[in-house]
Amino acid sequence: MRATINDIARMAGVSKTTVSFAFNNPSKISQETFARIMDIAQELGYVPDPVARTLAMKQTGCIGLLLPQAIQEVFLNPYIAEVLRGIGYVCDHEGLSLSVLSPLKGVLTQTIRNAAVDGIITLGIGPGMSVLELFHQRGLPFVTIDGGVADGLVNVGIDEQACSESLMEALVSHGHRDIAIFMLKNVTLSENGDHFSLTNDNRLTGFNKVLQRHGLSIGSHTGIQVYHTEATLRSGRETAREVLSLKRRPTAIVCLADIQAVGVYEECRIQGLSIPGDVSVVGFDDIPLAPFLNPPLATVHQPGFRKGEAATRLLVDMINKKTPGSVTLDTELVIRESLGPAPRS
Amino acid sequence: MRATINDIARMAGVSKTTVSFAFNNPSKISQETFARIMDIAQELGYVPDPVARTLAMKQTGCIGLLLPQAIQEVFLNPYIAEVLRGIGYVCDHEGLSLSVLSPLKGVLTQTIRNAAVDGIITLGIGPGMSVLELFHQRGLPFVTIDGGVADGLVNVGIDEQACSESLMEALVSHGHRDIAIFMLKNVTLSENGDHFSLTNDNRLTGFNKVLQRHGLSIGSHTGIQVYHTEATLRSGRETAREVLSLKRRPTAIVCLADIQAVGVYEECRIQGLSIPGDVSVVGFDDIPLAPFLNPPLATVHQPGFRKGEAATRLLVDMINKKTPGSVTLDTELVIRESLGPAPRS
DNA sequence: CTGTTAGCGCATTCAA
DNA sequence: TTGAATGCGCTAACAG
Repeated sequence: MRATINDIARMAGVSKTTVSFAFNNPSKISQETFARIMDIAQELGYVPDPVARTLAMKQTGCIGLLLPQAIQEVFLNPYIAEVLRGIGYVCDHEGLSLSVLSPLKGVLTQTIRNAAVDGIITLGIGPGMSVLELFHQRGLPFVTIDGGVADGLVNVGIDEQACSESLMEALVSHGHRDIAIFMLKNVTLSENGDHFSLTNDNRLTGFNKVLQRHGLSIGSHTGIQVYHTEATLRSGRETAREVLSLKRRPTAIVCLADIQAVGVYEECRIQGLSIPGDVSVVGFDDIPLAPFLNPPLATVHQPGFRKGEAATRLLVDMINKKTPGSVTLDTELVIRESLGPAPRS
Repeated sequence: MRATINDIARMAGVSKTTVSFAFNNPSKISQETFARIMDIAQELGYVPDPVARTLAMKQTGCIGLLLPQAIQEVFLNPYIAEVLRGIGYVCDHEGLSLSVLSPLKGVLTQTIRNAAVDGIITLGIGPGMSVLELFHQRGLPFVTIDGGVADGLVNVGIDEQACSESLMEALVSHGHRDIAIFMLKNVTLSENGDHFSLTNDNRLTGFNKVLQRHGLSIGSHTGIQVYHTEATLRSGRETAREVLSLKRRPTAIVCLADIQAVGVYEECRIQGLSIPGDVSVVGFDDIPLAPFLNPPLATVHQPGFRKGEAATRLLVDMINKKTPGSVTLDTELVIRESLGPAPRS
């Protein structure tokens, strides 16, 4: 049985208050009592109970991170690690700890109910998803990353549409007309069956805009097709396998997550296809290793670290009763060798 | 002001207990009261306070992960993400949440004191480091990953010495005699200045064993030198720059973290050196992207995911009052193209 | 099936 | 400088 503040107080012949001061505000008691209390505490291995303290102070000193999928899925994507780094950076600065909450279907509600946090950051959860209700119910401040802008939501994101446009523009201007687009599906947190997040919707809109401008369009009768995939190497490989064996093989593959591109690379190697000779591959995110792949991956640079950083700062503001607005960060199209001209058919 | 269980009880004309049952054990009350209580709760936006509940139940449902460095440093290394995935996998299964604790110098003690967790997993913290005292003091179960085996410690690791031997053996058998070894320094958590973790010590021992066997040794007068580096791409690049400009340029570079090797690759490219033509590069960890680098990286495969998984299972056992023993997982030397014969001088 | 009564361990006003 | 009293919000015997 661990010692409590009462035990220490009794043994030291003082009141609980004094013991509390010894730990939280030593300047308010005499040197002697302080020393005596600490000695006894040391001896009994007493440490103030963090939970009780939290209850009394109404502050956990912890923020939650709600992921869009199970953690073992999500961290397959190096981009997520970047976001986490940004979050952690601010947490360190603010003396906050970070609690990772996984959205297990079924118990998600419980998870959120029971999360002892002062605020929450969500990844890829857009307006309209019912989880957000829970936050409101608990009166918990939260900010979304890549959730999309909407009334009453504080969000950190990028201009999905704009950067998608420049990405597609690059492909088209390189002569590509047969394009496979690997969209990201994100079903875990949606309640009504399959569902593209706002992020994906926006990217698609951006693509369509450019295509339209060039008299092209997505569709089964055209060479431009959309595939629903996961943000993993494996999903990239498998979808590539499917796509590359088509009679009308695409000359370019667009991965909406860089990590997928690695899988595409692998499949290309297996099939003896050269990049970008036979097929161009472009990604999205610009993960740290993108420049070191073979060939270096053309992609849209996305500031993962800064996203996490910004989101956390906003959240801290909200916890401190401020009411910040949403933030949109810059992106940049990074052309590298994996993008080349479309081969003549 | 958020509603409390008392408010609900009063409004529903029942006792607190009944309200508590409504949320935790509905089968113990009648349908009607349940419905009435839930209605009122809904209306007032009542949700049981997780902290108060935790205090009463003496279980947080949360485990802590104590990193060896600031989070923004640590997650630069993809290997860590693998470990995290393993931890998260079990957490999901067990309905636990995961709290990431950063070892900020100075406030680490506070951090650990205040962490509301049922147990802790540490990364790279070996026996003798004073942090472990704190855990004992709090009576907090903990398991170390890569901490090294010692009495009274539950650890998950690999046979550092054995796999280091096979790695060095591979180099020597390829004719390498001029070797730069990029050891990992891990100073953040050590109190007595620079300090190699037990892990590093063991790796070094393994290297020395093989070298000795071949009549070689580490030292400033020999071609085999040790450098103290960080497990980051940048550190790899910078150290490579230093090393590759030596009059007696090494024919092989050993990175004790794969991510460093990427930096070494970059520097080699800048200097126009071919891998493995001019210099061989071997890593450690076998990060997921290791096979996709250019050239594919020879390395020691280390089961990051399974380490995290095993550690978490052990911790859960300990939380459940069992007393499990340490675990040693297998490694495997993975030869890929970055390792070649030493060039003739 | 429901209510009563105690804690859980600490922080904090207010007096002394 | 110290202590007594009170509250934080909830759970858990134990009765009824």
